[in-house]
Amino acid sequence: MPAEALRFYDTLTRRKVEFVPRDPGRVSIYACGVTPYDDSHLGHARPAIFFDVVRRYLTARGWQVRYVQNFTDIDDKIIARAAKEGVPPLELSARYADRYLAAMDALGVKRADAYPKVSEHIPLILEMVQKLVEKGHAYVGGGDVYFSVESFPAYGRLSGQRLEEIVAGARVEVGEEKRHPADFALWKAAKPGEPAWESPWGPGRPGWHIECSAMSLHYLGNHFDIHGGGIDLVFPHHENEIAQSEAYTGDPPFVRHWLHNGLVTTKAEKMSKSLGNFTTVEAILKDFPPEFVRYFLLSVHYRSPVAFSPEALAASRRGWERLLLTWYELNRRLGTALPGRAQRTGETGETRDTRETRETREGDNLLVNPEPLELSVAQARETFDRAMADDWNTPVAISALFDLARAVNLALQAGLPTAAGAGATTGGRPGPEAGDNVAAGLLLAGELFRELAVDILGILPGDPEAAVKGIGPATVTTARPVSEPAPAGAAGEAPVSARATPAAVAAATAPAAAAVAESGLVEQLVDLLLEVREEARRRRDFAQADRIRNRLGELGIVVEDTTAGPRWRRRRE
RNA sequence: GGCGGAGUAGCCAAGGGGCAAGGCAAGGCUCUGCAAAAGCCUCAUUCGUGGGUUCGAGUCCCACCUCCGCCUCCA
Repeated sequence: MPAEALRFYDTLTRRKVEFVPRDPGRVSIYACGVTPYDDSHLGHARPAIFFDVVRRYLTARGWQVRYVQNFTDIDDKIIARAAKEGVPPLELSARYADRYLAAMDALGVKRADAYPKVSEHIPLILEMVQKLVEKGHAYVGGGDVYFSVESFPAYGRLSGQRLEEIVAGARVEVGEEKRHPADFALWKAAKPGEPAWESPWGPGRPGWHIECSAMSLHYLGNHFDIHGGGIDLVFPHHENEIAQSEAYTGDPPFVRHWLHNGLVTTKAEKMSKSLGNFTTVEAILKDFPPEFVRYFLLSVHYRSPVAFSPEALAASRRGWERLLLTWYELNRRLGTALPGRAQRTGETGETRDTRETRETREGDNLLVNPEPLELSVAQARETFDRAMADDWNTPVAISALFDLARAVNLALQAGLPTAAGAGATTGGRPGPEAGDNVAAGLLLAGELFRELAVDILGILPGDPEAAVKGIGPATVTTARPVSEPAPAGAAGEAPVSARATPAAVAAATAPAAAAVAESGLVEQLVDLLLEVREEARRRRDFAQADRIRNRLGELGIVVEDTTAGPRWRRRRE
């Protein structure tokens, strides 16, 4: 992939900066995870998918990425919820953490390199709090430990506010022993019955912000590259992280760059648990394929809000389907010529050959003599890379795929060799060379589709035929525990739907194995019917052919005739 | 009130000083036994409003209007 300098918007400096990693060739990222006490919704999916794409893109650029995401597995809401359900808090949060992972798996989100939990890093946190007290940045009050914002002059820099302004809006809870309204708890004394850990200040538990400082520093070291999360975390969470971390290390900056994603809204309102207006990932995956959900979320720039509604989802469905069908057709035509995993195609820029081909073409009828596919491929790659390198502009990156899809369909339509034989042109320019050229172009296009749409964005399934026909490997229905390492195959490339099929999480209750066996049978039966239909068509017995097609249609099977033979897919509602 | 962000075609959405990407929808057409799919063409003298800077402004400046986020848990 060409080395277009990578630039992105840094929340701290409020402008686009050129990204240079702390360690050459390696990128360290920490993204704030969730507080698992309920099912995940689209608002959780957005940052997960966005950072997943960031990670995959950086990897594709040749960087080695270390990605860490935390679980805040002990806090007020977890305790409250656990009390309501009558289960131990840590058991509850562990359960929902696993459910979160299952949902993200289903969305094709690659597993992070580590998922540290607060409850498993208490000593680390205690040590940090202790040191902050010793250094005079924190003080003890009635079993609580507070960070003193006045001891940290740079406080407010990330959120662009001065202390006095913050004070105006700050609320002080009754009974708190803060010296300054903006001071925040590093350690909270336990109330009777609450889970607690021993500390020099009595039994208690960590405050909300300290965990991320302790764990990110622990896993990634000081000055790590990118710290991210939803934009709603800027203040106070990330502001506080900076303060306590830099006060602790005495060696700023805690983080080199801050990266925040915009929120998902419904009816012009932020989607959130507390507002009760959320749609769970599970619910959405009942109706939509995971790759489409990614497409939907990535079709808006990451810093802008995404307005979610069933209508919005439905409206963007068709466009995605065009991409999918093109990808499907590309796979059909290329057959085994298209490797399961695209090779890095090296320098595929515009070559002298492509230029010459273009210049020497006769006539202007594009339908008969399409612009060399190689050129379109090179353009798509360049546009894609430029877009991604310029503040992760996924909408433009996706538009490059639409342009490529058009070029591919045009080439396909011009009459091209099928996978079976390279000479079988039905239209197009006469002569075997033209066919060969286009076949080569199609191969390049196929490889690029896989590289950009499947491997980096994850908006198209790795196996489009299986996806389109509703068959394929068993769905991931049970979450691997957090502690369990990701499967080996998922390390480098993540074919999104090789594992996660449309139903994914939603299908948790379905007998997966049986379903797969059945869909295999369906596939064979449909193929059989289509063979019969082809015979009928050859006899010009269109009544019979149409009957088969219509009946299949009633069963939800769409049949389409193409120059390369009939193809079918399941209809999506 | 303070801080941050947004208003671009019927809808979604890029762009961000040199005469408006992409997608959906709509209309016309081509291919096809028919259909579907695909392709071609049409679809914003105009970028919330009013001023200003400039040879030139969605793009910069000022004011105003509307909306959203944060300031409390939040992805």
